[in-house]
Amino acid sequence: MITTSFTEENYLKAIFHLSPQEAEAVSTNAIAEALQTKAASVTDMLKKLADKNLINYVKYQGVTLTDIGQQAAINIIRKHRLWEVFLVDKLNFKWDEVHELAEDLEHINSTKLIDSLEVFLGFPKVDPHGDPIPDKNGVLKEPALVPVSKMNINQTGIISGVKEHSTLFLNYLEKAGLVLGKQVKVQDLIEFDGSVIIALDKQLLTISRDVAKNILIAV
Amino acid sequence: MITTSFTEENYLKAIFHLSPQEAEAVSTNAIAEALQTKAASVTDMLKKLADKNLINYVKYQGVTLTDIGQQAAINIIRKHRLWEVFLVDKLNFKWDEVHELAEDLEHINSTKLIDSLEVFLGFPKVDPHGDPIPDKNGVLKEPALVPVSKMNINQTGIISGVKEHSTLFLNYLEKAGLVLGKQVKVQDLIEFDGSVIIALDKQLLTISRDVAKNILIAV
DNA sequence: TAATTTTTTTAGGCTAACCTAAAAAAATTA
DNA sequence: TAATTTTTTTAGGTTAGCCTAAAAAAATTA
Ligand SMILES: [Mn+2]
Ligand SMILES: [Mn+2]
Ligand SMILES: [Mn+2]
Ligand SMILES: [Mn+2]
Repeated sequence: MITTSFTEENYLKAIFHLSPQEAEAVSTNAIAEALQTKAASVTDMLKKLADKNLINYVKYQGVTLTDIGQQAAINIIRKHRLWEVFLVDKLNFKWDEVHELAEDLEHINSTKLIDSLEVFLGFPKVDPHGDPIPDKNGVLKEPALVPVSKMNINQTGIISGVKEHSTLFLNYLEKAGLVLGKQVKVQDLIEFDGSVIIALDKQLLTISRDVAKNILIAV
Repeated sequence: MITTSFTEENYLKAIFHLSPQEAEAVSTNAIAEALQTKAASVTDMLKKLADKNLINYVKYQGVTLTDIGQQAAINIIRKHRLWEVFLVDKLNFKWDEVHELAEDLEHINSTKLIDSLEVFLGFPKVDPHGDPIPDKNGVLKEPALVPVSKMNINQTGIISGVKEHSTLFLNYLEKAGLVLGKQVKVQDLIEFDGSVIIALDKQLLTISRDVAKNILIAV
């Protein structure tokens, strides 16, 4: 078993999230932006992760995760999402209050802890933001969700996830009543600025393109 | 609010545990031994903690915690003990399996998290080893317990705490039936080697001086 | 294709937390 | 009190993770 530091784990997770379809190489700059650090620092770390066989790295050509690196990343995501469920279901946190804390808790290293937590929580399938929770074997099933921005007029669906996890965004959704489980129908699409008019609880509501891109629907 | 690193927090906690009665100065070597590090490293850190006003440090004369340092230490202990209760009560860990994990969890920084956890656990007064849990205002009441080694012949009491937290020791106690809540009576004291013969569940049991020193009794 | 811009890497430095070896101070023993 | 031992500090060095500035490579535009 390779051990990974707090920082290395954050890099692995960032690379995972930045390569939606596997084998798609992630750039140094993209990682730097995701982790709010500098490109030179990223290059340093990429060398280290490559030495540990966690990523495939060829100078100037971006990186992909190795199988080991991907399993490590998925494991961190598993911990992150289970802790989020714990905070919301057991400690009564709101869904917009858990991300930062889970960002730290995900680095606590104990298989027994996380597997026990999963049992205690009743094997949840998704986290408070609708994201799927990998099982203990590292199997992660991404549900087929589409952003509101990709829906057609008159199409109906259930809000089942969000792409953005910031407090600011989630708080806005909460206030607008756009929470997981709600049914929405696309009433109209404004071509000019990409905003969308949706029907929610029989009320009409206009959301910006930015918001529409970050709400995920099961259609 | 001063922020403290993982390492600084471990130093503060070590200093706290090493000065049973406050104002009793703790030596560089004692800290080095407690933290399994070298005296030179301790000196480095003492300078840093003194700069942050967390300890009173005079060269060659050991250290004491300042009021701020003591509050910081107690807060870490509060977190440590609440996490231990969580692991045992909610996740079904055994009392000999929680210490190392709590050693990491205690550094997660969120007042809301720890206060919510305390509510969720029902405001426990003591951790799985009988150690008292400081309240959110940092008030810590040490119960008056005596080690078995200080009891008199024929004296009776309830096992209410342990001084040593290693898996090895706790596991031994568990197997011997020496768990929290049990009544014990001192049957005989062997002066030669300090071992003690106790009555437990109407059976006689001999324990070494080392064991006797580490079991705490409410008499 | 040549020039320019953007991306990435290298070079050299910083800080936190550690280390060993040597020096200095304090405590103990003779 | 003097000599010796123990404790503590200082000096100088390492590694992880970060930084800025400069150099090199790749991509884009003319
Ligand atoms: Mn993280
Ligand atoms: Mn989430
Ligand atoms: Mn700790
Ligand atoms: Mn404990």
